[in-house]
Amino acid sequence: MAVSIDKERAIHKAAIQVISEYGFHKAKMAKIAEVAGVSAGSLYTYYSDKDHILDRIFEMLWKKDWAGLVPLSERKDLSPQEKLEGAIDLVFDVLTGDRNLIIVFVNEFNNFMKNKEVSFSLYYHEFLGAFSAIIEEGQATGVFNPHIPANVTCDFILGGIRKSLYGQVMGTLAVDGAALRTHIKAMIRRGVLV
Amino acid sequence: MAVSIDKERAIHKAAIQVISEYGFHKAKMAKIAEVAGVSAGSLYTYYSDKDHILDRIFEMLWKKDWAGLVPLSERKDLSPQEKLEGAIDLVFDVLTGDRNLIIVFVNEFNNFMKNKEVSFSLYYHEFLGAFSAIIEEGQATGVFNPHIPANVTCDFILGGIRKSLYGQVMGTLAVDGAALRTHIKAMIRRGVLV
Amino acid sequence: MAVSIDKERAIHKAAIQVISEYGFHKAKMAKIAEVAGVSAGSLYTYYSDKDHILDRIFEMLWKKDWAGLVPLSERKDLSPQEKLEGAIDLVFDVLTGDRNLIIVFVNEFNNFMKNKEVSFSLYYHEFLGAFSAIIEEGQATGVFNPHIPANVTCDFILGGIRKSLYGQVMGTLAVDGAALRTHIKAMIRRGVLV
Amino acid sequence: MAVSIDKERAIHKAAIQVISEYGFHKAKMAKIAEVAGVSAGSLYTYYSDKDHILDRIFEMLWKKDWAGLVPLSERKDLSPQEKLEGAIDLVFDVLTGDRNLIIVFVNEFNNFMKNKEVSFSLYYHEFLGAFSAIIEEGQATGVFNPHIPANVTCDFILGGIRKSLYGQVMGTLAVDGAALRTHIKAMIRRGVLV
DNA sequence: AATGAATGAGAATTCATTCAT
DNA sequence: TATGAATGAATTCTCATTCAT
Repeated sequence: MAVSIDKERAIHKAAIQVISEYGFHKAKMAKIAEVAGVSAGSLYTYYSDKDHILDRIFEMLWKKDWAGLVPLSERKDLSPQEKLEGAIDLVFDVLTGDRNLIIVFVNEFNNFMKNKEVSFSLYYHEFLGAFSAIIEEGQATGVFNPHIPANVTCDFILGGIRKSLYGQVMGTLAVDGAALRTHIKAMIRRGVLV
Repeated sequence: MAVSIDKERAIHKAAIQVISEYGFHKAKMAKIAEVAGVSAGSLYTYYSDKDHILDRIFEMLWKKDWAGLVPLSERKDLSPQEKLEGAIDLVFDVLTGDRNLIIVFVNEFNNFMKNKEVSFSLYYHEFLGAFSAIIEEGQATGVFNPHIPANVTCDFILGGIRKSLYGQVMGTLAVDGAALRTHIKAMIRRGVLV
Repeated sequence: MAVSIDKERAIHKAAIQVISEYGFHKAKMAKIAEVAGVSAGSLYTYYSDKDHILDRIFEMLWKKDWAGLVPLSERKDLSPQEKLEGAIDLVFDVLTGDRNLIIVFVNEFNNFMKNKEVSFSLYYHEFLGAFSAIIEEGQATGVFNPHIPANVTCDFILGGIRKSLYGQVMGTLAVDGAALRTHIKAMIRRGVLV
Repeated sequence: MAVSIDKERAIHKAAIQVISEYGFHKAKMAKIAEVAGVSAGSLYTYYSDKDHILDRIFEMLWKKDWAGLVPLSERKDLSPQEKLEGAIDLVFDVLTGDRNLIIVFVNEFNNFMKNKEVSFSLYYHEFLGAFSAIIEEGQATGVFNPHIPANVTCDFILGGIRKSLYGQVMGTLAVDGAALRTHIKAMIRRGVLV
């Protein structure tokens, strides 16, 4: 019998759940296996080691972001402003609906990237590049503030979204996902001033 | 000889350095001791356990934020807009100049808060309350956008600052701290649109 | 493969040997593992911690004593004197033949019971109760000295047996087990006087 | 200033208390120092190491027993029976009134003797020899049972006393010290039979 | 002599990973 | 492929002892 896609998915899902609850370093392989309904040994049929599991989680995430954003950024039929809104929608779409994934992403991503070879580098950097390109296009066409470096804008927007989403799933922000998305778009467009 | 403040500071500083480099869970007590120039056993004269070291790091951080922001938020002689700028300056002031502290804060804070009793809860929540109060005051007086919930605004701003600072110290944003601060203030005020 | 009874027994036996030689606190887990022929980590497949190993040693001991004495004490076909002799035989039977077990029991039991939750409380107390009941029955039927409280008699007899057995296995008493048993029964029956 | 006898006594007393409560291996030097009202470092002015403290505790105990029993055993004006009663009184006198000392003695003595050089060997063995001599004298003069080896009798009696005293101080025997002494003497003389 | 902060060797325990079945 | 018992390297924390003051 070949390796089972179902089993791999079960492990993937279980890992997101367990890591979101305990954090990566306190998430035990045995617990992930238990939640996935497989034996501890079976994890190693599908993943080479613990890092590999988290690597795949982020790879899927960035692959989706990348697959959505790169073509979007290159479209000729949309204004920079429409592209930016689309980019924001994309980030929300990829994360919304999986509370555990948000938690894993917010809590583990930076640390995981820091001293490691990761498989999703390309997706990640191309996503960031496409996001910057949208800002730069807007600056070039005179609709976005030209005085703020594009990658500062990117980081600020993405950091703001990340923390807001985290606040929402942790229950410290009493808004639903749709409302949050609207508020954040407004914020990004116009800032706090009326 | 009484316990030495110098030694406690040395451990505190060494811990920030080692944790920023390896992440909390891979930061070995022995390494922290080595960098601090004390024996491994001595760590336990100053801190009850490994968690305690990180707890104190965050406690000092939030204490400073709290000590700066709470009185600021209550001043009668400043406009909400001035207070908000002051709050942003404060966050920058507390973090700027300690690259390692920024890294520790960004990478470890959420995870550390998640399933643990922490000593700095009060400072943390009062800081957030004061930040929200500033936004609410601005909304009440008609200068800030009243349609975005104050705590969404807070989270978005703080998340944006956090990630931008991280980008700066990690070298992915080619701006200095002062410029970053200016850019971010502009962004918060007016958003991306010209 | 399921957990192995053989391996558990090997650890149990090794622990008795190592603890008898070094005392509980100087008996290293690594040494127990080595003697048992398993890895240090394997100890924790069978026992939750070091205390647990000793707890099980005593549990088995008292379970045997209890299983032998409680029914004996309730028999209608035996005189109190016969029951007492049976009780003494039982204690000897359970301990005789395992020199190391005697040493562990004599040297570690009191200390272990002192400030800890133990799993064998029931067996232990029911054993003592049955022993006392035999004495009381003898006092009620006029064959045992009624002026000495039953539990004083119990403690004295059990303490005497314990120390004598210890002396024997340590080589300070030049008698074999069978002779020791006979002598002690005589002593208990009639005291030192002729 | 010379070393202080008072301080040594304070440490001695504190050690008995702390060891009786926690057991020797869990009794911390720092705790003994605290109870004694001296610094941890000062313990080493009076004792070479932790073992030394316990060694001295037992040394004093056996010195008293020895000082009382050896001359008693050699007296010509007393019958063996009187000497035996005197020996029992002696053991009680030395231990009675110091609950903690009883606990330390019962719980730590065997283990401590086992693999160590001790300073009180002479006192200990001469005490046992004198005790045996009394029994042998009684056997020779026809008042004590000649069929039981003298050192078996010794061990049995001393073990019985030890455990009974322990039971009394631990509260499992509801008798006072004086009553216990009387009961045990009766038991030793005549056994359990009426 | 007294202090108590500093030391560092030592040990229990954990858990990712392996491998015999 | 699947299993899960076995492994053993790794690491935190303890505490008797030392020694500068």
